[in-house]
Amino acid sequence: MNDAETNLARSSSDDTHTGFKLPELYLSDEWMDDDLVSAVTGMNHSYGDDAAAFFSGSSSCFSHHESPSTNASPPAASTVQENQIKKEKKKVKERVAFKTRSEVEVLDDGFKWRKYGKKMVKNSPNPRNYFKCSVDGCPVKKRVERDRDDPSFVITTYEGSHNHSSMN
DNA sequence: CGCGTTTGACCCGCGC
DNA sequence: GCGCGGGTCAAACGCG
Repeated sequence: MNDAETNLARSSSDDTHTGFKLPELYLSDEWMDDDLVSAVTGMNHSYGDDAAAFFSGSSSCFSHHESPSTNASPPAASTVQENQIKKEKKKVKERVAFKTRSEVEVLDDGFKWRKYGKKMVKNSPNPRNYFKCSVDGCPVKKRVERDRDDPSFVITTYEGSHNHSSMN
């Protein structure tokens, strides 16, 4: 996070992490998908220290299909042992996409994120960053990417819900 | 000294 | 069956 960008954003936004107010949010129709949960419902005010709460709430609020029918998952422990592990696919995790107007990609939403990967997408000259919740037992993942047409916009995609309330 | 970031390689699913 | 694209891991480095 040692980028001139950060500094620029810092001096520009001057918001620091004391309040964390959600900037303007934009959602296009293209973001509306069956598997994509777009959580943007007239949130035009600052959330202050309730930001985490908001996110938590949003998680439970928008969590719909959890697919509890995980069948009995037969043992099938005949010849396989670890190859079966990666068989856990086709699981519709809840996906929440945020399109925010900000110069900083890593907005402090009240959780600690650890970056675990960066990739250059072909459809955009901007790299895509992959984050994971640092808290143990929290399978939540975050994907941050800059908008192709408007580099000033940042697309944050959350995946899954937090196990812990939050760190704040 | 611990932890988070970084970067390249590897893996996997899908399309052709 | 191969290639492409996207996603994740893992070792090393740097910073606090």
